[in-house]
Amino acid sequence: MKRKATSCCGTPAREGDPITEIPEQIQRDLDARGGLDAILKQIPLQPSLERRSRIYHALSDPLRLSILYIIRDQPLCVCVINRFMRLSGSKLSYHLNILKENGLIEGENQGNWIVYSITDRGRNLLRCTENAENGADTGCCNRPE
Amino acid sequence: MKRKATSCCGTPAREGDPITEIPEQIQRDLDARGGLDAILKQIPLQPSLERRSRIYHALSDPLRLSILYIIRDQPLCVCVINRFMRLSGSKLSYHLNILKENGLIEGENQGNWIVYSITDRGRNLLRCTENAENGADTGCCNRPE
DNA sequence: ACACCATTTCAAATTTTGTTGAATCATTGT
DNA sequence: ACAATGATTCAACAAAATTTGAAATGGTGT
Repeated sequence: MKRKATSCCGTPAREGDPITEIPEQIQRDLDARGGLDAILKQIPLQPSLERRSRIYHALSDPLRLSILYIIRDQPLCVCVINRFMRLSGSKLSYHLNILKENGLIEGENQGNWIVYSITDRGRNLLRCTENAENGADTGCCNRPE
Repeated sequence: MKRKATSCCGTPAREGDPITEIPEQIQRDLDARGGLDAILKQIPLQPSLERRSRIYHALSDPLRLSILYIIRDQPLCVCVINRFMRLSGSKLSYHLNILKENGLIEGENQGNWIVYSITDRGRNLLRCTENAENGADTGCCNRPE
């Protein structure tokens, strides 16, 4: 390799700069696909990335995942949920709120209680990702029962 | 309602305690499904919850989601990834490592470079959850092209 | 051996999240 | 109106994740 123009990684290269010194295979693949621009088009826009990462964040806690499973099959009031979770009221409330803010559960007032149920989004995410950790596609495509 | 036995939420009720004072609808649903025990069985075990929440956490950052999309269609070396991301080396490395630790990407040394590619798990999770935020099931079930 | 480059590693500083306990709100029954 | 109960809110505080910049690692070519 003779060309020695811009450093690939050292200098703050700008979008559109010529690519220098990368593995040949990569260079070929890249060219075949239409270069950097083609890849750029595959990246979702920032607002979408942020919305989605917030949803993932809501799922990124064992307590919150538990709650989703607890109300997966039937709505339950907070006090029944807490028969499984056994958390302080404020702690449970904190986590319920994160799930609610991200549209994974919703709460309905019923007299003295608040009854939480899982949303379609919540249910789908649980189901879709249930087996994804195996790398396999199994389960992802089962229709709701 | 006359029974006034144990407080449902105030005192630290233990699993198996009689349930007092919950909405009638809930009580009926619960009974119909086999009570608390039936729900308990639906909750995954702690190690599984922890493993999954770690994976969700890896997905819970816009930068990391971007990276996944960038290498979704072809493996790329770090310096090309960074033509899109434009992060400090150590920062990019930090995020790549989180994705790698959770089995969403893997890196292969090629001479001077490290070429990262998305794993099956990574690809499936991206695809499965692509439309889940809508609450709809669309897209979840498309087979890999 | 040396210089160079791509990338990672480390420790300190910063930011974001999660926890705790007291206080508050809302609804029900008296 | 009052007391009791289910649940949330708030303001510290603690813990975890992220960012930063300097230094280290490892491969390549001279």
